[in-house]
Amino acid sequence: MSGIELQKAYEPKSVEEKWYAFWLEKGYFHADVDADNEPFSIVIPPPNVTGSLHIGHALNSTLQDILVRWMRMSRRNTLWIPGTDHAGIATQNVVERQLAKEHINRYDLGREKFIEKVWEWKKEYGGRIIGQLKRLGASCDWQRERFTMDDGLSRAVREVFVTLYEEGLIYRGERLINWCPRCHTALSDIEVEHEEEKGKLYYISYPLSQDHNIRLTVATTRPETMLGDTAVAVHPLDPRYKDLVGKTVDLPLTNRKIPIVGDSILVDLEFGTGAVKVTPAHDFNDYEAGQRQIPNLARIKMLDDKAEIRPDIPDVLPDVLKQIAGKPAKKARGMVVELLQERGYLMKTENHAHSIGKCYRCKSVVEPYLSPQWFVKTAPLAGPAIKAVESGRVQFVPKGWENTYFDWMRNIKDWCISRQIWWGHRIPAWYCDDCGTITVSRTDRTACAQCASKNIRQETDVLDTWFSSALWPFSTLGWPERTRDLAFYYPTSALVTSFDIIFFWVARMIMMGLHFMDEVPFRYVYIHALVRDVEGQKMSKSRGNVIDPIVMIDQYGTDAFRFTLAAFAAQGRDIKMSAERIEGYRNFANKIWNASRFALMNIEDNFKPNADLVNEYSTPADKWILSRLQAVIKEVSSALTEYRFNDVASSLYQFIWHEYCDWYVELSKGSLKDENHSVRKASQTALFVTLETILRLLHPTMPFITEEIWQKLPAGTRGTARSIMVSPFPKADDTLIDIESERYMQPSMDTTLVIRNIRGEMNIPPSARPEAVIRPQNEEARKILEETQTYITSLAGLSKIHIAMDAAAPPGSATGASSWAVASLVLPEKGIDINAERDRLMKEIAKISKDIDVFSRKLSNKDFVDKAPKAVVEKDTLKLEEFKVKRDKLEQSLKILG
RNA sequence: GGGCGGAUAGCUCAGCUGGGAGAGCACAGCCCUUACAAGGCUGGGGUCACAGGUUCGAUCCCUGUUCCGCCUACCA
Repeated sequence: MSGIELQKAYEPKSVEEKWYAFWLEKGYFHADVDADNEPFSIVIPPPNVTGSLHIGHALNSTLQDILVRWMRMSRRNTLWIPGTDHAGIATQNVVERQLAKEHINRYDLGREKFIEKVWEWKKEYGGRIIGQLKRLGASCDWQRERFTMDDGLSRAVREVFVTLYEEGLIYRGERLINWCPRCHTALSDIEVEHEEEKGKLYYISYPLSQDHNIRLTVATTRPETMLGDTAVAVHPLDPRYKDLVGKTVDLPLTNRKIPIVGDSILVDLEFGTGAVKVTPAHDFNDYEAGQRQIPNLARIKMLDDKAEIRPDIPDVLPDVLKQIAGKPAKKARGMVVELLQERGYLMKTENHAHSIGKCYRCKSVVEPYLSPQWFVKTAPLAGPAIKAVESGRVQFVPKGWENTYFDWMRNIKDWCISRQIWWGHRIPAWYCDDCGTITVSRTDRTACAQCASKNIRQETDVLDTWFSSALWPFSTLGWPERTRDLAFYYPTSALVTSFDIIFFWVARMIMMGLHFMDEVPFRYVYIHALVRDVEGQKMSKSRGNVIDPIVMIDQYGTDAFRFTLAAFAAQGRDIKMSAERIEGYRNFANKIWNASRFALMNIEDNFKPNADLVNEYSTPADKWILSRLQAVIKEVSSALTEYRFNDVASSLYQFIWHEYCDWYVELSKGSLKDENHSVRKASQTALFVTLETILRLLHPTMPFITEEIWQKLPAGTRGTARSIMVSPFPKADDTLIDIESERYMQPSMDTTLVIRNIRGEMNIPPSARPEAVIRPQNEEARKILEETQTYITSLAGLSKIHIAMDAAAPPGSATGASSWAVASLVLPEKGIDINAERDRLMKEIAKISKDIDVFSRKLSNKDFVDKAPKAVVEKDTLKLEEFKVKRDKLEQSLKILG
């Protein structure tokens, strides 16, 4: 007995704090360039500073931490760079909301003061998520924590912006963009979420200028925009209208005549009336059609940035204008509809479902809006980025996501990068009020580059927050400086993220990485699932179905939580999370704890395993578990290599609980008490080495409990490292793989199960110690069973065991069969219910008969015998034989029973 | 409209390259057996969505159908 004792149950809380502090203090998370060692680097997808840890972050970070801890233990120079994202619009909104409570808006404060406020906010609350990541056990190199708006990264942003501008890949122009009327800013295409909504389709008739009896009816979902129409389009081949092309209509409510044009792209013959109003300033299709047809008329501006109708539309009837001017779009719609109806232009309305674009930050309905913005010309950047994935320099896991990536990249549109908000990287462009020149510069300007006038203003727009995140893999390593870190750790090894930001982030990192570093930013992109609630719904505060990871951690412990996440990270499926699942793995943690407790109770303080793990004193069980252990090491390693986190979890769970605990710990109880010291020592060695190896295999997934136990093991059992996190990850030892021993254990294990089965069905309490008679099926089985009979005696709870090829089932016994032997359990003190036993036997016989049926039919099929692989046929033949013997024996027993 | 994924035990899901259907939870029975009741042992329960096809053999491969997700798209 050792003096080392564990408490009865695992208590996560204090353990977690203790070891995380220990790891930090020892500097184990920190990495430095070391040219002798191959690097493994990951950059964290920077969470928003506004964020608190939600379950998606927890999954994302856990998977990264598993990889990082695994690689670190595998002796790679491992770096995980953490940081946060300034999250432009999101953060600005949060601070604005906070100010609103004090009845202040940002315009009251002015730009400078407001930004100060945001920084204050960031200082106070921005670190919360980092603290939460630490509770999760994330082994990031915190000394390298970055923020997308810190000095270094801001320099990188400016360098990239100016370079792209100089290369002609950034331009400014007036285009139709998506405008969020609540956030008061432009959005990129992908920042708009489309939602199906019930709306109405309004049919409006436009009288032909030349003959008011002829009317052209158009259908629209947005009648208020008709004031900005510049044309009516019909299909050039439409027999109904083709003669009208070239004529004009009188636009209702205005004094304007607009042309009827033929446009085969815009107009679908089948839909609506076949005639479409063209409103270039309010619809992306119409914008393009306008450009095609009558570019000079394409720019009738109607809405300003408050989504109100402005009174500068040409030719609107004065009384109409008076009513509409200054009204929000929604209100204006009702009014226009009313006026159209009054004046006899509204033909009918229909219900109509169509999708509406909404702001991804605030869910307001976005408005197509014509305005001057900054754009990145993406096509030239996308080409190489597509090639990088095609050629495999970047690989997506699972591979299917590559299609999503290609699909978007091949149809990529220019990226609108300017935002009319204050929080972010201000665009480094200066407008000259004297000569009108735009100066774009790496350094702040006080004078125009063209005319040297001091009368210049910096652009007030800031950059899309995703602009800076696109640079993350190299900006965090010191770029634009050519640092040693950059040379060593770039490209990073893997990126772990979820599919919803493939476009926002992954694609753009690849483009920027290739353009500025001439190398991909990462080799592998592991795309994990989205975490949903039990009902499969996306978690959100408004639904009230959010599972707070910190609450789960408090309740079940970090390790159980992490293990759950890993176990559910099966590729290609969303994860439905629920608290009950975590509880199961909390129990698993406790199981490990107690197995360790058992092991520690069975050794001396100064225990040292045998140098040769297997020697002449090793029992079959010792050899078996060590052999199985090697297989598990291989499984876990290959699963990690292929990002199959759920397989990592399930092979460990299966092995630890159902092989190590259920079988080996029980089997070892005999030999651990053997009078022969060498026998004891051999089993202690197997018990301990297996446990210690399990802990190391498990450490990437369950860092805390493994460290806690590992530190309690006698020094002689755990090598030279001072922490499990810097001890070597297990490597399989092929010399310990012993198929013979694994097979050797089968007869006793199977027979044990048969006897337990009888006990279960006959309701024999565990305290009873019956005798058993075993009839092996062949000579080999007899030999093995005789040699391993103590295993059966102890694991099946028997008092005595009798093994003989020709033994008869004794009277008052119950019988069952494995493929090795037929076992009869004697119940002298209780006797058995003959009828019950007969039923049980018949049930078992029926079961086997079914198998026999299936197999004989299969084997009498000539095609199968001829065409199937030989091994399969042989295996099946053997099985059939075994089944038959089994059935014969059972039938004999039944006969004896009478 | 296009694309992707899913449909396997009451629930949640595994099942990698085709060869007698698995786990966890839940449920039922017997147990406080000296690591663990957050535990042990045992048991019940599935024409692997439907219809065809390929094959000696299909949960797995192919085609089609139905029902669910999700992504994407400018149907006025």
